[in-house]
Amino acid sequence: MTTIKDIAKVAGVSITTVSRALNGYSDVNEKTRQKIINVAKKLNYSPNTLARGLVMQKSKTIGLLVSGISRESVKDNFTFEVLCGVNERASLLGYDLILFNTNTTKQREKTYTQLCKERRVDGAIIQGIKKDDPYLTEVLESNIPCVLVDIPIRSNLVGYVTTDNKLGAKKAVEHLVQLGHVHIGMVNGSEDAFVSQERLRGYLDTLEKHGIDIRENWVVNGEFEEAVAEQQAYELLKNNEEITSLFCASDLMALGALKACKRLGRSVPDQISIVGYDNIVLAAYSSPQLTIVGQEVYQIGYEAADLLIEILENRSTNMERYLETELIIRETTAKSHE
Amino acid sequence: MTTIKDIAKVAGVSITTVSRALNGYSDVNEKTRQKIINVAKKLNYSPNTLARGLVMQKSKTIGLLVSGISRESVKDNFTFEVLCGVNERASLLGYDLILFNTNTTKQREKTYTQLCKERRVDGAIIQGIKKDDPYLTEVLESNIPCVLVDIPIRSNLVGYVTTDNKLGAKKAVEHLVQLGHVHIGMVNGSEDAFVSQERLRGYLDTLEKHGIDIRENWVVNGEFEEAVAEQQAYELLKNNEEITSLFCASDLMALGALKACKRLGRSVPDQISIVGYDNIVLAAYSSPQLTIVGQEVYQIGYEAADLLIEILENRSTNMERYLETELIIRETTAKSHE
DNA sequence: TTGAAAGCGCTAACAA
DNA sequence: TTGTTAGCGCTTTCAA
Repeated sequence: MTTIKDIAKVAGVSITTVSRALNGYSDVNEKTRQKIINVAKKLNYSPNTLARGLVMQKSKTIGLLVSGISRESVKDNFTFEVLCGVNERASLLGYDLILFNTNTTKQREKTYTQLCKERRVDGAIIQGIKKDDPYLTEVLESNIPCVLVDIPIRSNLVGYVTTDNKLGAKKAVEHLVQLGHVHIGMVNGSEDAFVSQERLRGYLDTLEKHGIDIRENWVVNGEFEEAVAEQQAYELLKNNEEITSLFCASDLMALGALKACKRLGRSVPDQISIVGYDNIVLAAYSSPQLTIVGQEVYQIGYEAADLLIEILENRSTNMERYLETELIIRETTAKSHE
Repeated sequence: MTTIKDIAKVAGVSITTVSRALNGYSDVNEKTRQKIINVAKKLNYSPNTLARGLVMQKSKTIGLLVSGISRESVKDNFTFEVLCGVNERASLLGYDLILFNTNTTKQREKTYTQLCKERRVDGAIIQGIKKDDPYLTEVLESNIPCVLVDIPIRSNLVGYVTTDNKLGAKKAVEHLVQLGHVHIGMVNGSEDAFVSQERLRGYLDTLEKHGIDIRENWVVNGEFEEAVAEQQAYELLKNNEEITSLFCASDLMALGALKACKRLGRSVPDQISIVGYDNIVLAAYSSPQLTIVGQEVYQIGYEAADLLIEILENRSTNMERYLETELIIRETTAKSHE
């Protein structure tokens, strides 16, 4: 493997000059630079980022911590879309991504800080962890720059990208109310997820605003999983026949609710209206197609990378970024027949 | 940031001893080791993998080159599933993953070898590149251990994981023939993809075996994209009304073909039977649900990582791994009415 | 069982 | 404009 030492020898200069020439410093004779560049090319030189990282104390890498990289999570494109967005922006700005798996027991032996420090990542992007995750406290305690996806926590080194989840939920429930629904249940995700709390807030506020009675047992938790949501929706609808519509805190869970309706013989949207949340690819392919509150997931990842790198390069201005949500009306909502 | 130097000072030993103690060498007094471990813990020490990588000449990282990490490709879970499998196996064996984006123009400035050499990855896994991709020749010329997904090329440092694509295609076409179809078209991917060539081979062989005339213009290329496939299938079916069934070289393209049938007012499977290939999540959610030849994509990624690490650690036995495919009959195929 | 010293490939003071 | 030198944090001979 060629090193700058080899180049120096062949070009007849010192390694310092080679380093300077290759890094575009101005204080090197243009002729010398050309010679060095030519030699480098001829010797097929690639800089060693490990060595560079060691001395510069930064690695030009971003750690991506995601919990959704397991066999089961393949359905949920959310994780993948975030990853695509992050990757796009990071690679454009000259950063590489290193993937940390946070859900295998193996990795769990290491703390967040250890993961980041060992690899000397310049910063991290975290997605898909819950409010009670020990990683979260670590994020705040460590002095590693970090951007959180959908968790509104900030410090001088920690920012976040999210959508206004309360508003998003409002859009969904408002839509149902406009269609004449008054008996609206909710399939929420997990009590430990920030987005769930916010979406619940939006749901409750909207009902209240319209003077609709709140029934606490009409809110169930589907753990963001299709199967759990199906079961929860099944029982909810079975035990409360007056419910005519369901607001689900994720598309995957809405898909589960759809299955529950099928099992119960309730037609969607004639008897039950369903609104999902996220805009995963599947939502447009189900039958009937899901009415949803959509977020630009790819963009979330993109912004997360952009914000993190701003922080890293001290150009950070605002540590919070909010993206828009949009109600997309498809086939699972209709007028209430009551 | 704590270093072994700090630990040495506090523990009152040399850095050599610290290094040996922490790395589990046997030639260090158990008492000394305990003391060192305690100090390390107290000082919150994390080893610097950059420094270690620099001196050991290996980084315990695997480079993952995928072309499918762009905004458009979000639908195609194939990439993501491979990634999940790779990640699972790699992290279990103590390797981290570094993601290289091969499709932004930015990254294209760098060659495959440069990418790998700069980051000093121990090996690479490549997925989603075409037969004419310059990266491919580089893979063989460079001396970087590498595992290819779905590209059967091998050398002493290059292996691959794939399925028997010819056999997979045979299963699909055989299924159609058994249903009485004799006018079978094919929506292939790209002439530059190995899998496409193999699947075409399987298609042709099966037709021949059953004495069915081969019509060359009944094979179109959908570029593995839904929209292109839709247009190609549309024209194919429109101009050749005798066609009663379509074998598509990917699920996404089968989805496109499904749309084409809708546009043409041909009902699936009554008038047209369709078979897809891959087993992406969407395939089970479309309406009607796709009959497909499925492959265990997650497993492909898993095996790729496993094989690569075997090669890296010189335990490599066989450089080729083949996984099974399986015909999954769902709703898009039915008996021919001819 | 331990330590001194060299060196992995690079950058950056500082001096010339 | 260039070179000398030190050092980033670690592993590893070699010697004690």
